[in-house]
Amino acid sequence: MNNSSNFFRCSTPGRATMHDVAALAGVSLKSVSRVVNREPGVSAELARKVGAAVAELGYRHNLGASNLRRGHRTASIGVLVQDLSNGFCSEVLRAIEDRARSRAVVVMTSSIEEDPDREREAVDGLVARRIDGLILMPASRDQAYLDADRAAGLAVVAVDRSPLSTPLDAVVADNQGGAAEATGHLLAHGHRRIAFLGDSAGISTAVERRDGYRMALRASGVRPDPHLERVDLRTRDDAVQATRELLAMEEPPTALFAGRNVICTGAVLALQQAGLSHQVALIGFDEVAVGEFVQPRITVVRQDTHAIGTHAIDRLLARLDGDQSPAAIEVIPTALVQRGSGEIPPPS
Amino acid sequence: MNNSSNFFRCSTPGRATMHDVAALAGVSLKSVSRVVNREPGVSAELARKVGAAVAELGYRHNLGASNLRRGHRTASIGVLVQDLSNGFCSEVLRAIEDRARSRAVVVMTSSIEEDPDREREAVDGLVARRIDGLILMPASRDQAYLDADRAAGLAVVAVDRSPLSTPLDAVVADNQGGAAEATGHLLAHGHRRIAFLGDSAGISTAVERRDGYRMALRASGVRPDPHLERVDLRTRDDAVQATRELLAMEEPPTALFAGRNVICTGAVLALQQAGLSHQVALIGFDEVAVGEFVQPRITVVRQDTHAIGTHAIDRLLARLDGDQSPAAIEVIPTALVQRGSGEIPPPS
DNA sequence: ATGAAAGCGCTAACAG
DNA sequence: CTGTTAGCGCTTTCAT
Repeated sequence: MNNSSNFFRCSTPGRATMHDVAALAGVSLKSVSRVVNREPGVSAELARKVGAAVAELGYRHNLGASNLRRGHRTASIGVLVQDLSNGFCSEVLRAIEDRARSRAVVVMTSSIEEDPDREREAVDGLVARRIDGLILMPASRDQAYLDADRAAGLAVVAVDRSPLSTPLDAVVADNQGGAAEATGHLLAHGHRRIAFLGDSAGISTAVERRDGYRMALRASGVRPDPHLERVDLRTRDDAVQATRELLAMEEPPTALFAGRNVICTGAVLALQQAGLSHQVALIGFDEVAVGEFVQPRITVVRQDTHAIGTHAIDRLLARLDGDQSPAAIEVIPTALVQRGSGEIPPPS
Repeated sequence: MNNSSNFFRCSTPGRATMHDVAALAGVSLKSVSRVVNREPGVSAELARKVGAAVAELGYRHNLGASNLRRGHRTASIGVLVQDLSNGFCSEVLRAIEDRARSRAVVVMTSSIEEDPDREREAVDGLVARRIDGLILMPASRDQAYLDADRAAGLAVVAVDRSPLSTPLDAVVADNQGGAAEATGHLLAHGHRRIAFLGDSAGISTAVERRDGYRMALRASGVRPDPHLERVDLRTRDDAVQATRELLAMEEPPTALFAGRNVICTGAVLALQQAGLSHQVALIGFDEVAVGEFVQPRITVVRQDTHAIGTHAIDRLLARLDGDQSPAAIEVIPTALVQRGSGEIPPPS
């Protein structure tokens, strides 16, 4: 009726169950459960016997089975980012993960690459595995497709990009403020022809950064020039090309504001190739890996990836702990890090 | 007896089950199971009814419950790396993840930071969740602790570092060969005083790279000088400091070989600060993020992170598909990428 | 082609 | 302090 009493189970593939442990220790199933779950009120003797049997059989608790009966929490969350190999994403993930570990929560992760279909497929896979919560760097324009799962108890927090239609908790950088500060910094150094290099207009961060750029220009009485705005730059090479084109204009910009790390590295390359690194000012958004090493060093609007990740999971855990407050967008301040490239004056 | 027939379940927290779907569709539980799992031999009419009920209730298949009865595969794997925010690790993970997604396998991940205890804790958490396989960048000296779980069916592949005691599949870069090639390259350019900067001697890659370095020196009749070997460099600042000390020697090295990306960036910084970037040759191990941007550009021994990750998960999936061949260590070739810093000649 | 019953490994609710 | 019983959500026999 039950193959568990197999004496040769150590050589059998498959795992020992609580049943096996109970049999070997000569106690009841429930007692094993108590010991394994460290429930109070177990005699030392019983704990010892069970412990010995657990060790002998190499018993491993099966959380999946346990969750089936218990509170339906799996102590696992999903984290969907655009591209794990991008420094910004991996730093945010790292911060999330550190906090998750301290709560014994495991993190399932996937890169979704600006692809809404991949986002939904990933969500499906994670929900089928009954993650308790989801931290999402959305590729989708609209996260209403999550409503049913949220109603069923799934906690969701957006990071980096603000959700569009549905009210959803979110943790984002101060994109507009940071962009305005960078642009203002260039203006203060005397620049008037400042170019903006950004990614897809479908991405909220790109729009917010461009808005901040325009706002700062207007605040200084400079009329935004559409010819100086290059958007939809998806790769470093796109940025290299766009920068070249800007530099080749009749009246080229005297300063560049790059709205993303990948774009900034492209701008650096193009400036180096044109021999203009010391002539044209440059400020990047995101900490750029190369920022400290090139000459001039790169001035950046630093996003606090650690704070973004940490606040996102804290918000998620708070929801899982029962927080019922209305959904809110938390804005993490940015910091302008002056290193040289952003302080180059315009040609006199 | 069963609360599932609640008509207001859409407003109730908690999820619809197959039972609920069956009730709403007016069919049996098993029929729902058939439709959900796309089993053959279901009438179109039945499929339609079930589909409608699934949509109405927002039913989500519960893989955890499903796995309990079924083949005990969870279609999930664990990936434990040293530090997710390190470019090498995140690129390897990215490659793993891409392949995993194409097999509908989810990836649980954690950083273990050279800490064997954290490694074991992470493994415990993952095994409790019944991952099918584990890809591990070991912090532990010895992976024998995995033997019981491997016997119980857990597939394990080491990456980056070769396992020590236990026979385990592994995918590693050609550390010794790459280091020998780099050192040989410096020797060919006339260097005789070549320093080695490495990390912990407890890490197999560090040892192999140093061995390759020494081997190449000896092959050219140069006796390795212990004063030129600096090891146990754990951070970038450690590397900055060590490089400074080397440069301050009475007879300083004319070339540096940095055994890891973090160490290489430290060496770059120290050389820049000393104003010696164009005087002292430098080769790094790992693709260094800054390599293309600094002057001179950095010559590196490139590890093929994509190949390492892809081969690792392919090996894992092969094991899960029943491959019984003996454990093997797969060595991924490295490539010397000449960019300038490694071609600086010694002072004449 | 569809359904009823048993049970996966575990825990909650009750006994003793 | 320890054990028994039922059942989590699903899939597997085995009927019909």
